[in-house]
Amino acid sequence: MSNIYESLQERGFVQQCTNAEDVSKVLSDNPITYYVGFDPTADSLHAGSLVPIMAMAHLQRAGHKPIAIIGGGTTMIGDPTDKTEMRPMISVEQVDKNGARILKQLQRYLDLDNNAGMFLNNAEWLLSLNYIEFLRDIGKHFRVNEMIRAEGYRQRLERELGLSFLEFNYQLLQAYDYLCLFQKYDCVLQLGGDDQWGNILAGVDLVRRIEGERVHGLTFPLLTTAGGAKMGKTAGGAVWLDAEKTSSYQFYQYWINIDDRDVERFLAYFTFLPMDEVRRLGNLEHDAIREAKAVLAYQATTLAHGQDEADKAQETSQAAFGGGGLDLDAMPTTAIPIDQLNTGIPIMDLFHQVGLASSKSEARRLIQQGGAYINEKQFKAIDVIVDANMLDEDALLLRAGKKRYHRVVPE
RNA sequence: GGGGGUGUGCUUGAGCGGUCAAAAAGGGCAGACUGUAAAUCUGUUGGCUAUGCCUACGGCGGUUCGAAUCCGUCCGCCCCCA
Repeated sequence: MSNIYESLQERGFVQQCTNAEDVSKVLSDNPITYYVGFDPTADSLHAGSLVPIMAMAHLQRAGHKPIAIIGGGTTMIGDPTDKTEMRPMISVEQVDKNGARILKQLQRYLDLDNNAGMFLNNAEWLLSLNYIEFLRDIGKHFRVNEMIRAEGYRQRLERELGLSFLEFNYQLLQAYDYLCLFQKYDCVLQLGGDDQWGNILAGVDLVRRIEGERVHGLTFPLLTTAGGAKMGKTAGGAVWLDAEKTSSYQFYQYWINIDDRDVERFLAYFTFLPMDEVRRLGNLEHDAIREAKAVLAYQATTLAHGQDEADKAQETSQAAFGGGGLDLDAMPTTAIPIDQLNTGIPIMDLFHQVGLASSKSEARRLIQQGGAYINEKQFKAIDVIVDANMLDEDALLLRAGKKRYHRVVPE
């Protein structure tokens, strides 16, 4: 087996690491248990979370045992790290609900059946903590002057937003997580985004102070696209892993539409293709690079939604943009009562109603600027009334701009 | 506890009591170009029953013919002193 640490490094997963040699050795000697924390404030993970997920998957394939934890306890505080504002606090019930959905998503990438891997909620051990005991046993190991040197806290201290005592404790709790996982499950490696570096180190220190054992930490680079945007964000919002929030077709399209400059990096992060292949695809130029994007999109979609969905998304995409006509089935569709169509609907209302424009004013703008199409025919007049006569094969195909389609069927 | 600041549209950030739906930049959207990419150029960017009306400049109240702009008060945040 080739060295998994080097492999992670080659694929770009390693940003910082407590000690490269140690970590590399630990990972190649014996199977170990490692963990990553996920934020349960939303009911789905998004494309940005794929970096840790893929790293975990690589490690699991190499024989190590993952623990995914959600911060049910810590979320109730709000993480100040690298945020210009506090994360919202949410209720226990909400965390449980979100956690269940997140688990499902993780299971597409990881085996978390308690044998090969685990899924835990840190509320399990955090909620029952006794304040005095915690201060005495854990708090005494932390130096405030060290803590406030941490970048995340420092920013908050220097800027206008301030930092509540509550948030200031976040680092202790996360360090305590690591300690618990070490004690209970022999977990000796924590991974996380680079913004978590300080918190990870705090945990490493805490385990050393209390248990006298050396555990390890590793961070991933915080991905931004070549255009400078946050990974996994589009104009329409985040690219979610939940198919109900981001359809597999939209998911596929996200990867197709990435910047040329991101292709190689993303193939390394978000597929399991061997690096030779990744580099070959990354070196394609001009038109050919679309082939590489198609591979990326197909692979990433297969991982997130399964092969069937990936096949469908691919077909739809090729049909829509390859010139062969559109795959109507995969398109977002709105049903409109037939008598409403017989009466006729003002074009602005129609575009607004199906969600291609967020307000009627926006629909008006879209139309006036020539971005509105019905059945591939451009409409620039805002006073057009759309009625049943315009149905083409019993449907209307609306298009806003170049890429956003919506189908309307009578019912 | 005392003193001084500050709070503006998706974001940053200008704003004289009327000509402010509010400069500017970023972001978004549309058009041209193109490879479903990038860069560039152009237009546009609160809502609506639309040459007008409504809602907006931290909350509430007041002064005024008229307030984002003045006053009071409350809330949040920052700085200095204690």
